[in-house]
Amino acid sequence: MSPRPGRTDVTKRKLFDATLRLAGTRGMVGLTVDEIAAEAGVAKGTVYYNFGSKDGLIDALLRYGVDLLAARLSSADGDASDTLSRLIDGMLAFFAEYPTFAQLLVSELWRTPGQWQQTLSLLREQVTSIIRGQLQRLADAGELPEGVAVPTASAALFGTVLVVALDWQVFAPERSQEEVRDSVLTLVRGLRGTVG
Amino acid sequence: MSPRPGRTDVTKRKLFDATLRLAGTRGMVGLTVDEIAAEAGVAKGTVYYNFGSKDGLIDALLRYGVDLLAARLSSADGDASDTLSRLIDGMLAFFAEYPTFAQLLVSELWRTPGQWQQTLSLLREQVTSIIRGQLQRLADAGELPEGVAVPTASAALFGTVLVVALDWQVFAPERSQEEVRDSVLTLVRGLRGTVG
DNA sequence: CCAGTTAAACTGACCAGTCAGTACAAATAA
DNA sequence: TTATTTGTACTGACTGGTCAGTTTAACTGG
Repeated sequence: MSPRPGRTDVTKRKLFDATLRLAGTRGMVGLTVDEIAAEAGVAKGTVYYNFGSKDGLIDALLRYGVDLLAARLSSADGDASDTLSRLIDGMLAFFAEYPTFAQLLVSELWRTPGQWQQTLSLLREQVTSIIRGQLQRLADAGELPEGVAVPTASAALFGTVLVVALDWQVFAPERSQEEVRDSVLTLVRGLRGTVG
Repeated sequence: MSPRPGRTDVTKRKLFDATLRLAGTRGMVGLTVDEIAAEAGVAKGTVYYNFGSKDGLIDALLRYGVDLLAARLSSADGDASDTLSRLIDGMLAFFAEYPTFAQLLVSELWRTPGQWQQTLSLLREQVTSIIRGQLQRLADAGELPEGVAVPTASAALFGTVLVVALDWQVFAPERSQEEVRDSVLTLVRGLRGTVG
């Protein structure tokens, strides 16, 4: 699709990073293009040359971030017995590495019609379908109790880990990732059909 | 202090309602005072007369909403065995009744320093402390398995129900409250130390 | 050459906040 | 009872600033 990598990829990456660096405190609305460009060490016009608009930039950023997350989750394969643990760890690690992306997701994902709603619905589907696949493997292995609807559980698990990760960063940053992961595991222990 | 009740309470209520009516689609930032005033059938100046600033209005709205939620949760008393069910039902019912308030919470609560962060921290504490109290009753009754940290579980439960409620409204509005409640119960079944 | 980038000035819409003035009810005076 | 004052609530035109997006002319590295 793209014959020459070109310099634009580097520039785009710089803009993504800069935007994530800034979006945490101020949110996506109320974040100026001038600011983003300055933070990225790039001229304002470059933003418009590469993305066409502020919306275009954010749209591309969301896709970029979700691709990263999806890559992590897909590689959570392995023994069925600790699939859940790997899945949660993968999400937590990602959200710990890109905290502002988690904030971005949570603050935009459930906005009815909102401007990036269409993109976000696609991205939500992309992520939950991976989780669904992993959970289905558990179900096939008989590791899930009766009556657990896999699609519902997937969406709930995604949302739960998302907010728990944010709560961790914002209100209890001193806790370790292991502690947090174990807390989530405890909470969803019912899924595994065992009581530890 | 105030000999006459005055009209302001009615006006404030009108502004709260109008804001909630609008905040769902556009979020809090990127929502204009002119719009809110128009929706409430009130002049722009009235907003400033009553709340001093846009921030003041939102601040007051958040407190108003959380008071309503807290009232619901506090009344979730009763038999220890279905405390969890009542708690979840109460939250779901509230979020179903004030869907935009849930969106407001989720999109603002985890913004680092953000403008209403201080208010929101207080409100989060107010709500989770109630949940904490209810869960503690369960723990005292020996209904929680060993190793469950009540404060952590409370925060996680709150976040989980919040996102599940939003997911329900945005992505699966055809499901009934009972279905959703049962899904959450299944998910957190581990907390009760029983498997069905 | 030329795709990508830069710096700077500019436009036009939009919007938070202001302020002089209106409406009206209760308190007080005549 | 009627007239006058006072305080509270509200109004909406206006201001000053901000910001997305545009335009242009010049620069740079491959």
